Amino acid sequence: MVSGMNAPASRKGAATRDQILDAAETAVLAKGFAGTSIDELIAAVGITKSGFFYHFKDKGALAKALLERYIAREDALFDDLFSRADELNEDPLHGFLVGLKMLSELLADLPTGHPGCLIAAYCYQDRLFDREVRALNTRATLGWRRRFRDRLDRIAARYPLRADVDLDDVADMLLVVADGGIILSKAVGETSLLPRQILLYRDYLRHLFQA
Amino acid sequence: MVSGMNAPASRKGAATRDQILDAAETAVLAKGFAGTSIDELIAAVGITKSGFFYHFKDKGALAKALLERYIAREDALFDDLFSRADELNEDPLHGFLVGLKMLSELLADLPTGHPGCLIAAYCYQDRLFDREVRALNTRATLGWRRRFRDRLDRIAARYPLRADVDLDDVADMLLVVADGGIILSKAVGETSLLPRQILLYRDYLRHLFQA
DNA sequence: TGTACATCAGTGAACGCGCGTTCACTGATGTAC
DNA sequence: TGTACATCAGTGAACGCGCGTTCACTGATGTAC
Repeated sequence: MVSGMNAPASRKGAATRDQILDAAETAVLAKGFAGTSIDELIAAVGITKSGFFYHFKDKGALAKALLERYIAREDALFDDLFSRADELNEDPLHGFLVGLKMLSELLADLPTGHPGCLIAAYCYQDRLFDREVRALNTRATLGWRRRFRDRLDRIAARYPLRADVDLDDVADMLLVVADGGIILSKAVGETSLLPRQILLYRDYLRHLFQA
Repeated sequence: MVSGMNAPASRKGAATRDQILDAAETAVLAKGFAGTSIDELIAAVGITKSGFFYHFKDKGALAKALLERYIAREDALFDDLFSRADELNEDPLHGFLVGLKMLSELLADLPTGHPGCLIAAYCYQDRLFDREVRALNTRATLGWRRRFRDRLDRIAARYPLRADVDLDDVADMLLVVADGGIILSKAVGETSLLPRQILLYRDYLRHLFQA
């Protein structure tokens, strides 16, 4: 056992494991973690209960794996989206604005709306999880703050800030608007609400740095 | 049985009922609805399980009562806050800005941070509830949109809008920022994050209507 | 190329506990006459 | 003012089902010699 070796088993089992995680993510976002039973997951995947426990030592291990995969995917999405936007634009402000536009369009293209943010779901049931999972949640969120804060710093080096605001707060606001937008989209049943909120944030950002 | 008669029993039972709801609200916001057991609620209140079922015909009735009480309280809070702000200011823009400042300060004064929004919690486990509860959630959210939209209309009658934005979206954005701010506050463990986000929204609003 | 062994990816049956719910009953308080 | 009855606010015991977890076992694939 190589220390730090955390990757899933290499062969066919990895596909089954991912199917379990797929079923779990959908279920957890719709019914909460405690409301999601192992029975329903194995029924969806088509294995037995012992098969589940081959992949995860207990339900807590599922919770952790689920969050890890979600964070990695979200990181990859942001990497991809904003690096593509940067290629099109060497000005940091325009690059960010283009990235936000692309994000909004990407969200608008989801036919049934955004399925939900696991970070948010976990925050609203965090007493169900151990320190490790909660720490993962915090670390990921702070990582995203830093990611956007760095962009804002690069913008602020070229453009004057037109209001007395903290750039960490402005960085946080993108996640705030995304998470809040997901909730309101679900609450009123309008899938277009979330992408439009992202565009409002984009408009505010333009105002903050331009005349 | 008077039709439409939905009020809690009038005497001592009402206090017990409220204690159950208090315990339930705290637990549901920390562990989700499925993760909250009737056993833990009755232990917190100090009654037997049959006592619980005297007040609620089943767990679903608890979910509904919980949400109804939450919505009524939130409505009352908004009524109180913004009518006080209006009294201090006859200009609709300044009245709204003062109300937002008061809201931010009220949130900043919560020693352990905002306990969480039941609407958001329910959205993230809505398959646990029946149509009725989901409809309640939608109706309340649309009511708040209309409430703030009306204010924005009154402001827009006096001040020019400085960007091409939909006022329903701007109204939604307050709830979006509040719900998202609650989540990020929880995720990073900074109670001051939420009130600061409200002030960012306030800043954006000022920008939208003023030079 | 064949054989021995190890690992992978599960199966099948059983477990006990906690969960939501039901039912018959009860003491205290309120109301009608 | 006293009595009969109704309602309020519960108690106590039992229920069955579903839940997460364990354990001994297994066939298929991979690796060493």
